[in-house]
Amino acid sequence: MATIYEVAAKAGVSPATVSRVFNGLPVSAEKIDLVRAASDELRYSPNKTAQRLRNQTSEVVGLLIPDIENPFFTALARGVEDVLQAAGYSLVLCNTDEDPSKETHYLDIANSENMAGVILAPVAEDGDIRRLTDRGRPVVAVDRNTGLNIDAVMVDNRAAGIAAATSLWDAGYRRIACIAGPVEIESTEERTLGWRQVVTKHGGDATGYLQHANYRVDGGRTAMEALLALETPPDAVVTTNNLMGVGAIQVLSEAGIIPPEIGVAVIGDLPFTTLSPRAITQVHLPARHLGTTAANMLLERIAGDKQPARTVVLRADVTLGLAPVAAS
Amino acid sequence: MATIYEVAAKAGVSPATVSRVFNGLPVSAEKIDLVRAASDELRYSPNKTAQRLRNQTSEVVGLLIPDIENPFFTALARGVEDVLQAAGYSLVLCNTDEDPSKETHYLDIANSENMAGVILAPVAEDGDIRRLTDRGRPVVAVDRNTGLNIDAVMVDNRAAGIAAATSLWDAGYRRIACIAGPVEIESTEERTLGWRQVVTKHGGDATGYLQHANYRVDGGRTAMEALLALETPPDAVVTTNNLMGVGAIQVLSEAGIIPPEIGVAVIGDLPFTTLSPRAITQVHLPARHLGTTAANMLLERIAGDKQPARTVVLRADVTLGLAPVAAS
DNA sequence: CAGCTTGACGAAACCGATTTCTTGCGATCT
DNA sequence: AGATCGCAAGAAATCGGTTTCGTCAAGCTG
Repeated sequence: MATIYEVAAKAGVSPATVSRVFNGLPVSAEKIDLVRAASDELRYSPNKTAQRLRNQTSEVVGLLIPDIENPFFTALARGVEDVLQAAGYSLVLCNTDEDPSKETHYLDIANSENMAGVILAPVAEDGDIRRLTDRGRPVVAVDRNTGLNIDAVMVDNRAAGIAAATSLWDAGYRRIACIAGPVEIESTEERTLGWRQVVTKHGGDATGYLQHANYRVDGGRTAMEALLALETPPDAVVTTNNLMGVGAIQVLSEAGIIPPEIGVAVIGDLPFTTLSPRAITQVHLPARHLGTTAANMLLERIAGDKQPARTVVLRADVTLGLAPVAAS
Repeated sequence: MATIYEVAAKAGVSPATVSRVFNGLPVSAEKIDLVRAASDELRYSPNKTAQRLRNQTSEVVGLLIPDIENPFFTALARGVEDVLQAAGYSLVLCNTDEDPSKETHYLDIANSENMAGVILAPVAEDGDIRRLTDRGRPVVAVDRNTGLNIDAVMVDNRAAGIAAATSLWDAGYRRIACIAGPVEIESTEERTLGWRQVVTKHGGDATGYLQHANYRVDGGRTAMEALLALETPPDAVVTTNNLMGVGAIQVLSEAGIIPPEIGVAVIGDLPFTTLSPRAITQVHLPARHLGTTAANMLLERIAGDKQPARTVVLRADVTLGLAPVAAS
């Protein structure tokens, strides 16, 4: 890799002039040509690390997501990437694996790597986000809230929970269970509250029908198995994310129970949808849109926008299960 | 962020000594304590950018994959990540979107960011990989080959194609079609050759039953629709990747054709498997293992291993569709 | 005890860019 | 014509680490 000094030597100018040429600062046409010729010949491109050290910033944005194998988060990542790429930024994707220590680790990296900003779906309550914001680095929370006063893009989780449970109630199901994620995650709690609200409003009984599980397929499986083993099993179930929904449906289909024999409503998009039984309600979460919105907000902040922190709430969008059948 | 100079001043030593403490070079116990105390108090952590500029390397590895929304690649990414994380490296994930220009862009970044190495599933033939290897940066190809003489971790794609087609032939299907990916991608071509080899060996006719499509769900849909529209539609189909398999199955199920009425063999794992019909053959690709193997090879190279380039070939592993039924 | 080795540690160079400061030259003003 | 202004462009400082080099004192040898 050629350096700016080699280019300067070959062009017969000072490094400062080369730098000015590359940054569009005023230089005589004659020297511009010399520099252009020399740098082309040497295939020079500025060393980003040196630029970053000098400028104290870089055109790199970090995205921290809790599960890279969850299509919800990869769709979100796509949204982020599309916006950033168009704006000339690079995205580095970090998988926190729902592990607060990994989250801290990657936030440290974002910090010492002088990333321009960070978008994260937080695992820990406040994490070490402060380290970044204290240095003036913008951080946008996405999908999950933080305790801090920073920009956030969320889904109306309560409404999503309500929609899921309501669709089942309206279809005639009366013993509606809920498979929820880890209690620490606020989004799943809100969805659970939505479910509970619907059930109790109608005088139903929620106790005993709430299962907490990890947010992955195996969590959904375990929880569904537990529900089926109850004395009076539920006649319907809401899962608060997509992967647990997959797990639940797997268990049901293995047990030979096919919706609408049991009601199923999933908050989130079932991956690769039409592979699944039709009679399932999906509360579609705007994953990609979440990503594009967050990325745009981050870019505004990077550009110097100083307005107070905003929280944007996107609404989910329900697809009713086809042919729901009344159950007692 | 505190700098090494501030720590040095507070501890009453020189910056060099602080650096030595942090790098485990010999320093008297007394000064070590002073430095430790000072750096704890200032919450000092070394600036990675400065380290990188000075050391001309970083503990960051780039992983370039063509489609972040394909579970095959995210599983591969998990494998890479697990190994790297354990070795103290950070992973940055870049989505090339099957676009050679994006690939070039990210390779440039890897270069000017002084990444320790790169693992990539190449899109372009040789890309600009040379820029990295010329500087002594190790590059490992994964899943797809390059024209270059570098380490590679591949799947035995020919065998996978043969296994997929054979399972259908053995189940009694005789008009076996193939939905293949873009011709430029070597892995899909090899799989296609495997399919063709089986069909022609048995005196079958492959012409007219080969569809090329993009490597995503919609490609699989389009190709399957085209096959169904033929005068004599096939009675079975092989898809050379997972997502096209999903697309094909979607079209079939929408048309009311459920395997084993038609034979289906997918090379790759159907995501979230048990949501799909049972009578489908899957040729399981060792995605995660591909990732761990590639990461380990890369780490060896980073550590200075100079042996000639190796190519590791992993075998796929077949799950026959349940209850295949003979068709004419 | 002189002479030599050894080891801790500070001063300064270095990585490769950007930016401030300074210089020098030609054009404009009075 | 002499003073002033403007502008291109070089010298040098800077970002924050690491590493070489040199110094100096303590320990060892003969």
